[in-house]
Amino acid sequence: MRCKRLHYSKLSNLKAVAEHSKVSIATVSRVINNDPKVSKATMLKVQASIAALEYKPNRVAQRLRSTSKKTKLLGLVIPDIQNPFFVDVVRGVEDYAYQNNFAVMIGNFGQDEKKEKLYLDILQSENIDGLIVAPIHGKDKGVENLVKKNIPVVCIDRGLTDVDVDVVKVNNEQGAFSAISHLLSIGHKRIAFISGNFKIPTYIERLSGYKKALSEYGVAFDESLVFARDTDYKSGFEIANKILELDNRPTAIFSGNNLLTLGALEAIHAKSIKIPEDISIVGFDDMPWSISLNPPLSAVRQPGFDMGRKAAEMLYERIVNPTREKENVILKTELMLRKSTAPIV
Amino acid sequence: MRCKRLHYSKLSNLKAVAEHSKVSIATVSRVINNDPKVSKATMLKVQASIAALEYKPNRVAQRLRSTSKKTKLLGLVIPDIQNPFFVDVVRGVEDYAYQNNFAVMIGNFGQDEKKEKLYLDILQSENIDGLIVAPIHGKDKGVENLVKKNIPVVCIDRGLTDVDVDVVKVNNEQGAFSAISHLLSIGHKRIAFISGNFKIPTYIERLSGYKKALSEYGVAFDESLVFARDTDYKSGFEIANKILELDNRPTAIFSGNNLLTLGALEAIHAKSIKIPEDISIVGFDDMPWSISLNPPLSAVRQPGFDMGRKAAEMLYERIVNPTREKENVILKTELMLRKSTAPIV
DNA sequence: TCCAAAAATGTAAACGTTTACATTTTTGGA
DNA sequence: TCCAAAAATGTAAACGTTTACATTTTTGGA
Repeated sequence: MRCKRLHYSKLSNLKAVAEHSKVSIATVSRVINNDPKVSKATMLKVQASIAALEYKPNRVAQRLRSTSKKTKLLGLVIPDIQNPFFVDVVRGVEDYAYQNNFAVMIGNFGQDEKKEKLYLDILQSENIDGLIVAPIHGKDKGVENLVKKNIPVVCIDRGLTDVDVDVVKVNNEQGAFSAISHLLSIGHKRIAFISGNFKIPTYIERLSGYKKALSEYGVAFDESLVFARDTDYKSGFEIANKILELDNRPTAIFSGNNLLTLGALEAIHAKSIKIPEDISIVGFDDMPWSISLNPPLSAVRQPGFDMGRKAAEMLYERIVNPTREKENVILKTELMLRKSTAPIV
Repeated sequence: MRCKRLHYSKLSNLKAVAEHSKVSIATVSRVINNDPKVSKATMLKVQASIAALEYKPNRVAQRLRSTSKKTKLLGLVIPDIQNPFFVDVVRGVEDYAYQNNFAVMIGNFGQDEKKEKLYLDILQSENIDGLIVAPIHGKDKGVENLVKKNIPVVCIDRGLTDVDVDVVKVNNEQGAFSAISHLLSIGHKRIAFISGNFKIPTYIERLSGYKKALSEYGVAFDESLVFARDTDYKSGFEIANKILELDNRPTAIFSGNNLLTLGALEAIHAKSIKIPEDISIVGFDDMPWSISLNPPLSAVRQPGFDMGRKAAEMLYERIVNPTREKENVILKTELMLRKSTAPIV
């Protein structure tokens, strides 16, 4: 501890630089902020001192003091960093943000509501300029509060039911509809749905697309074919195992996200069940390596990168103009047909 | 802008709570910090005000003011969030950190040295309690400086050459050696190595293991079989394409990381070349879905989660005791033999 | 009931910046 | 050379906390 204090007290600050270059701290501050009022000679002198003392402005103090947005920092709070879809989103956000001189700090709440609140609190009190978040559910009070406080927020992947907020998402109903329609069109009637938790709006919408396709094809909805638990690899694995042991085994599986798909694939392979001969599978979310899976996976592609980029752009617009109308951007999905589905004969 | 100001000025602070409950700000501060000196009655009164005003302490101010470590925040700076290995590391770090009431803010520098510096700067001036980082190369000045300033730092995946620092990594030489030895033992002689950039110490070590195995088996090292570029999917794809078009095509590929492997797989599949009949492949880094790849992938497994956990633990120890000896933890790899390698006949 | 000690509360300075306003220095026309 | 205006610099307060020290209130034994 003593060591620490010793160190921190040595960390150079405005005052040290001011003394070193024999000017006031105000002048040093001006140099740091490129204030045109400071004379060239002084500027050079101060810059030399800054270099000599290896001075770096304390961003904490800057943020506490200043109202201006010079210390550009975005927060990004995501439900599951293991999910490649959210990784794509992160990349998209970073792509736009970095181009506009924002840094992005990421908090991963791992589907844990308490963690989500924690990161929301931290980022808020860090005085970030804005936040991109996938709310844990539609009535997420934490995110609601931020919106109500007029902190710039953009929701991604899912919106909020009780509050008007910027959202970038995908047409989930349409995406699920296209996948299920495809399966139905090639003769499947018993299609299991491995879903995430229905607290998450995304999965409600995907279920609705699933039902809509069934009814369009005149197939009765069978509740016992819908399985909802967590959204991770393990759930996919376990639920798939359960499905595969069903008496009247479904001929096809529709899995609700990347991780569920990957888990289901492992379960199927472990039992040496053949895809697509013995069972067909379509996943929500495509992956760069879908083509390298066994067999190449048919999937509903979400443009994760674009969603992230768009969200960052909208956040930027809101930061610049906090009163502009809330926007609701709904991107399209694309059904990537590969080798994991086959007709029923 | 005006809207923003309006809002912030309304954000409740210590003073507002103090006025509301008719005590001094010091007392409110004590309540927040669970100071046992405050009387029960006052405590309840103040807590009621806090609830009524929805007051949340401003962490920026807290961090600026306090020397104590009550506001626990760790930084985690990683080279590539797309790489599932680093995702595992993140999860391990979060696992330990969260158990110990630390939050983790992640910065992803995407192999870009400037971005890495930016995140290092931000996190440092955020007064984080400690930092876990995979330095971009062995002479990373940014990380060196933090270490020299006695800011608690733990390096992951790679160390620093010029400075004594806590490190958690894997025995890369051994890992590569085991993979190449296996390939040699089943008759392969022309083994291509798709590596990452040799500025990254990890890849130098992996190359060294590659060479060592060759020499042990009396096979001459052929420099033209070593390809080093970036560490992403695209590089893997492009380099694999080049390899597959070589006149005297190698019989096996050793790919240096997850993403390179996945990219190479796509290239191989796109050309309809059969694994392992036509070409064998072993990747560095295992993935949860390796078994679901076509064919199930043989890989050198790194314990990413454990590395992250261990790093967080070491960081914690260093925060608590800044003068303790620097530690160098080297974890073992494990060769997971599946179906992507076959003997030469 | 009184009063010393303990408990509770308050005051004010400090963390490292930015910035409104005040003061000093420089500039350049007469 | 002088002096008003412009340019450069400085002073001091403020951001929202924590905390050392001072002050006030409560407690309980005689």
